Amino acid sequence: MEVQDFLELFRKYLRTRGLYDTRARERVAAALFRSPGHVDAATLGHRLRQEGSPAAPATVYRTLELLVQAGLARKFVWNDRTLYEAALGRPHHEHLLCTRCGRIAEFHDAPLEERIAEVYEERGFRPTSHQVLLFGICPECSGE
Amino acid sequence: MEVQDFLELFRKYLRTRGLYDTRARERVAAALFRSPGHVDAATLGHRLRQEGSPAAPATVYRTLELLVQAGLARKFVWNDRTLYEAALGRPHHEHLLCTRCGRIAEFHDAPLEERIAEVYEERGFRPTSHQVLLFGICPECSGE
DNA sequence: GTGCATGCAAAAATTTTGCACATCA
DNA sequence: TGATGTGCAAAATTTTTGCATGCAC
Repeated sequence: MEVQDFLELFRKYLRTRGLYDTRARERVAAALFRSPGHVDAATLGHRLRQEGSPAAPATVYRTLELLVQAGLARKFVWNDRTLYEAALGRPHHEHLLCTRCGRIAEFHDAPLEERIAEVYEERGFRPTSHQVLLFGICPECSGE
Repeated sequence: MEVQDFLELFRKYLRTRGLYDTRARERVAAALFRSPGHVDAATLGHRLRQEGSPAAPATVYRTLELLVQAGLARKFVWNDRTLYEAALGRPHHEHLLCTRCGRIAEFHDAPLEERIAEVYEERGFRPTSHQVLLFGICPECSGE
């Protein structure tokens, strides 16, 4: 999926809600989608500044929140860090976090997802989203 | 498991590390263990104040961190809230969170845990801890 | 033109840190 | 007694909010 397609979806979301399609919002959205992996709000703001298209922290936060609500971004918190990642064009995945080096690895596991779906059903919860965080020591760190 | 047993373990942890067994630490530890479910640092501080055994915020944070390191407490973050819970005498469990009413339900699912263990193995990570957060609408909220 | 969004700065909320004094072993 | 912990207050973070101005529709 291209940045343009992503932006188009964001525009559509804004339109259907009567919200404005502004430059600041497009910049923040584009910056997020161009970011591989995860970013926090401060880093995103920093990148925008470097690109010569700064956005106020408040705007970054407000836009990221919009993107999450639109289903175009995911938000997750680890170790006091609030991270965002683009949610489209990237398959759903969970995270493996190395507590020694801080590396974050992604993985997808079908049986795990299936079991999660079953848990939802058994408990009578209607699923909206979920997140699995596996903390451990990565091969590199435990091998040395 | 009784509060006293829990405290004894904490004392042992402190002793083996050459740390002091102080009143403030005992109070915070006892308050955490007496708390059903989850508490945040501010709430814990509030309870201590009500009991007439106040502890400074800094002390609450420092002690909770010790308890986590000792394996006597678990820490998890949800929706910008940092929560702590006693980790002993309570079986390991995951969380189901209702995004409508804010209720937090606990569950344990053996097949899910097994699959998680397999994921660790497949990726070569040495497990330390994990957390599964399932967001959704609880039966009460979706039924009405 | 009207209304929503932005940017700024101030505020809020949360957690950490420095340091003098108190406490523990 | 000497090392470690506590409390306080200040600081550092991180995120939110109020409000005047600026854009989008």
